[in-house]
Amino acid sequence: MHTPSLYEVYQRLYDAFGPQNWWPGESPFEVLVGAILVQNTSWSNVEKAICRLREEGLMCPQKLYRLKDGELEELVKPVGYYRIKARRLKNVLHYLVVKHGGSLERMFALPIDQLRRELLNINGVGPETADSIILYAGNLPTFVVDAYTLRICARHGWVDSQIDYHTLKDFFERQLEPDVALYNEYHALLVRLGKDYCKKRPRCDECPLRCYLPDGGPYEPDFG
DNA sequence: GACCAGGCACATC
DNA sequence: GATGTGCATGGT
Repeated sequence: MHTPSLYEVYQRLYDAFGPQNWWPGESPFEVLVGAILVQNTSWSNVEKAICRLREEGLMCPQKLYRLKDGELEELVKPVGYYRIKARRLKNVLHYLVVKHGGSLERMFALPIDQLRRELLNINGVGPETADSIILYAGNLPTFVVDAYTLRICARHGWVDSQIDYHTLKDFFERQLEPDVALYNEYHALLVRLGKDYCKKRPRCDECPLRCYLPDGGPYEPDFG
């Protein structure tokens, strides 16, 4: 066993899974909406809600912003946590409409660090959601990490399992060039690996990264 | 019928 | 500063 470079890991994942075509969505605005709705939820649930919004012709910042809270809640119900997510989405829409006139283009013209701070300032937008919006809706280079990323890195012994979001994000950004296409695919591939092989009960014997496991197999305890 | 999913805010110690 | 809990639907 040796500690692989993150480029080496990427190559293995890409060879194993191919391009993941993230983020599913027809427009940057849809990606932004999806980023809120997908919090701690499977994407299949989000698809239903997105389709409803599309069918109602509401995939537009101003229209969605003006929608009554109760109506928005009903439309996004399939995602679960629908009341709190409707409110979080409204918070983001308020920021977008009031601060940027509803223009994603204007919003993404901000320097990344400033945009990130402003997004994090919105109630309901945490670090992963902010980075997902910036990378997948804005096509700007910020690395997204999530629970799968932590599990995979910690099980291989690359990072401590108690590492916080920003330090894990930094772990990737310090080793990789700030390339939007690379960051996009890398995060998607890690999620794919996580879903297929690295859930709470891992399937390390069949995993494409098996050769990188530390001696004695994956670290325990488990990482929820 | 458990268990889990592409988090986050808030309460409590 | 760390740890625990509520939020809720839908798929396996």
